[in-house]
Amino acid sequence: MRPSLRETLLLNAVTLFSRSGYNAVSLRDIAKASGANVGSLTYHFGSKANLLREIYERHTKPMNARRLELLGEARRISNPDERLMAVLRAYVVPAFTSSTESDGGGAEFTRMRAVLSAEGNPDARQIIADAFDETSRVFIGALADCVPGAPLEGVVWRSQFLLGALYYALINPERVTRLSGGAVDGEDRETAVNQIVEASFASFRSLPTEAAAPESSIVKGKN
Amino acid sequence: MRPSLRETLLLNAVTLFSRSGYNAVSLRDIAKASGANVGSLTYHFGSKANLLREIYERHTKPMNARRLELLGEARRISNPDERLMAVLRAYVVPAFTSSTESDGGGAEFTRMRAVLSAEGNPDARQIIADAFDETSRVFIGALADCVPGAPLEGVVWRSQFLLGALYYALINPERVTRLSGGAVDGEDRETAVNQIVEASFASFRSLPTEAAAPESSIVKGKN
DNA sequence: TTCCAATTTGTACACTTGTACAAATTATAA
DNA sequence: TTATAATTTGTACAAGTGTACAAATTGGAA
Repeated sequence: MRPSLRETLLLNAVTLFSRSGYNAVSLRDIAKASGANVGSLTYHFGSKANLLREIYERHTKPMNARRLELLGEARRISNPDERLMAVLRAYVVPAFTSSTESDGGGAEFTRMRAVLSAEGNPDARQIIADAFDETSRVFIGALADCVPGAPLEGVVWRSQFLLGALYYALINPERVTRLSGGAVDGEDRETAVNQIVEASFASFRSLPTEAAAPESSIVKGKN
Repeated sequence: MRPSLRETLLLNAVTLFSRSGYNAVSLRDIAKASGANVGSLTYHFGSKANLLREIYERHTKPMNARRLELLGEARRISNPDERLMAVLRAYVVPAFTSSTESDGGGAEFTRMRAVLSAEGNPDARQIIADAFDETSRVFIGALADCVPGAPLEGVVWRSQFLLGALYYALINPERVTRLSGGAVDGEDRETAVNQIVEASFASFRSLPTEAAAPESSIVKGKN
């Protein structure tokens, strides 16, 4: 069956926001893309800020639920390296893949998050913090468990880099294609996920742990 | 001596753009922050897009020059690991530190770049590509030299992640503070630089090289 | 069918935007 | 000083913004 106008509006809003940010997209742009009138947006969502809030509510819960589900599976792995790998995948994969039937898709929503977080829109910033901080905290704990004895500072920063890498891979995939002279396809999300997970895995593994003592080397952790 | 109005306008523009993006900042905002009139912006820069172009011209050359200078020094290091570390620092450090006397500072300009690249402003996108792709390409080459035999795909993606991590560290430093419960200071840029370089170092080192064969395991640390 | 509520449209409002340009001001040189 | 150029201001304009709301349309139950 045909999706309701409400659905269409939400979908197109995500697409447009993820492409150009929150400020640059007008309600009329969204209406036009949906073949509808501006008034319908006020009718369904009341205000632009509230439209954004609805988008978050629509995607946040399924995505975080899927993450925590995968995290639960990962936690049952006893080998720390394999577990670390699984935890990272549990965090990354749901951000790149569709959360439910045919909502805008996890990747598009995540890309929108990335763009809005960069724009620093106060509304968005608060909504993002509310929706994701708890999940992020849980994951940081799980990651720390995979590298026992590693300094918290290193774990937190690396999880920050993980999110940054994730965001930027979605925001600017064509840069990968361009810089590789076309040899690498930045839009290939499966590869992107694998590369992010592998690179992140290495960055966490490099932290000094209680098992393998730091013993100098070029990289000195933090003394 | 007091800076000219032109300088003041450029400086405040960087600050405001880096905080809220290109679209959300009006010329009147910039004028007000500078204690001047809107007209002065049209007079000095002609248009908003051209103001942006001037900002880039002002910062791009010194920053890339400094990067290439440090890269030259790094290249003389024979030990591949030490060299890799130095190459990474050569890329990251100038992005975080003031390029000349008292221009907005490298970090603020880099943050602005991050925000604009996320906004996907067409003007900005083109300017960024022109200004930084060549430098990025040179660095990718230098990085590849530090991990001989590593697949190009891995090198390119990791350099993409490096930039993403860099950007996000500047865009959202308070997230680090928040998620660590105040234990880690996200605004501490010296630490941020060190953490980015260390994490990136590990991610590049984990690539399979001709020297040390891949030989199974989930992924090799640095051994 | 008829009736009523839900939805969609059209339009108007006050406000902000980038840009243009004449007038006023300030700096500089003769 | 005076004259000439370089700035800075003030203001006006058309276009676009989010929001409000009456009118038109549609959908479903009686």
